[in-house]
Amino acid sequence: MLDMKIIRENPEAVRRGIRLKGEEDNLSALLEIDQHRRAAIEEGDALKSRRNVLSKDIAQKVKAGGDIEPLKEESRTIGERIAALDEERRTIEERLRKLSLTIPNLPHSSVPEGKGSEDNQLVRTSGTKPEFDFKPKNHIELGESLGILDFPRASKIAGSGFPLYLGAGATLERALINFMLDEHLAGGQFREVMTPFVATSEAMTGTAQLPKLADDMYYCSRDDLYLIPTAEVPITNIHRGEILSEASLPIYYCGYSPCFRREAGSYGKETRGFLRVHQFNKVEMVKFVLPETSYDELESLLIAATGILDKLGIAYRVMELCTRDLSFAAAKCYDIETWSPGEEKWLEASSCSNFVDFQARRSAIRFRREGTGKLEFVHTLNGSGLATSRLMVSLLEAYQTDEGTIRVPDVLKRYTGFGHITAKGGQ
RNA sequence: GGAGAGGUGGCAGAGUGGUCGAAUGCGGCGGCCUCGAAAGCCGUUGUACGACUUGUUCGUACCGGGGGUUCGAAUCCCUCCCUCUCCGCCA
Repeated sequence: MLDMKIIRENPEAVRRGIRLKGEEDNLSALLEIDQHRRAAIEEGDALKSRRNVLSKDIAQKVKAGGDIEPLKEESRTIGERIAALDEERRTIEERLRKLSLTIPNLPHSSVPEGKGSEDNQLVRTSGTKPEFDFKPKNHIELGESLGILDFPRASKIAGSGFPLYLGAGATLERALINFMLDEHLAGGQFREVMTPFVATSEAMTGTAQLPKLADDMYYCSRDDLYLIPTAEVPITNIHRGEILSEASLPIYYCGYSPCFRREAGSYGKETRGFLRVHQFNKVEMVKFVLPETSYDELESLLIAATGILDKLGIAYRVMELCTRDLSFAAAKCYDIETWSPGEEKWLEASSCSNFVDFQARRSAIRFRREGTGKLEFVHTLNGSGLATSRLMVSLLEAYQTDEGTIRVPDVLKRYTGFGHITAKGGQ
């Protein structure tokens, strides 16, 4: 959500941002409704003021004695008009609220302009792509031949697009999650959280999954709850509606969660195996920070995420998203893509975004500035650190041997308890 | 799921129809005292929206959310949500 005052005073700048992101431009309608709203408020407030005066007069005359009927009559008449105006105002504000939720965050000035993912800019590439003296298998061939991934049986349980890890595969997945959490917690800055994996529509609106992504989420109508598509939602909502002290900032959280995505409309080859699934595991980092620090915080968030890949020895590249590829709520975003030898493609395994005050406005997360004592919105950021499904693809494929087995990266051995995955299991 | 008790300012906690944005205490802020601090004393202390004469300004709203009764609601009624206690069920 943007500041209505800024939209009013600077509609052209806002309109340009909307266009750069390729979002629907509802600005004219928004401004018009805003105008109506203020007119209704002005008239209503004046009448309420009069009614309050009348009520006080009545109270006095009740004590002192006197004819209160004329006063009551005027108040009644005003009351009817007030009720009508209040009703009008409610309707207007509901429309205004709905409309304002469709206005995206504006891209930061440093974000490259572009028309799509082809205009994203390479920031850096790190690690070396593994070389094989045999034809590398993809993760599906590896996983199924080793008996550690079973997509056919998974679909028996939940339909297509859900993961079933078995034996050493399940252990490896768990090892990866624990390794990532421990790495992030090691610096002592992040606080680990374990949140609900479902969230209300208020929470979803606060982080801006709603209204835009409603069709991409699983929804439990009976209880009016959504399955979380990312831990960003519950973690950011921890402080919804709160006023934080400046001294408490920055606040860093990190936590594991499964993520559920309907991925409506995606079918075909790019959905094979783990490339696009309805459920995956992720370790998420969320930051609440002072506004003036948020772009520095974005850089350090990126370092925290890529540090995992450095230790795992997986080749990756960092892309800065262009304006058109930015998500609805983001002002700036880096994607981290890991190399898949089997697909011979880069796979998006993490996004690190600065939302500036956009989510904080929707969620009413503020802090009191020392010195001035004024309330300001915090800036929020989040980054995957990282999502395991695509990471698992890169890991299995990069660490395969010519015998079709998997070597476990050194840093994970103390988590798995084995160093090699063969058809007989972990050894 | 059933029964009961609650939800008031940053926190605790009064307030059962009118002058209540709300006593009191704690906390916070400022001052006095002090070499300094503590204690003590004095003062002060919310948010949102709207207006313009942009002000230590004016108006409106806010006592869990929504609705109702009334000239007037923190206070009465309805409803929803949440918390607590007991019972039931249960990993």
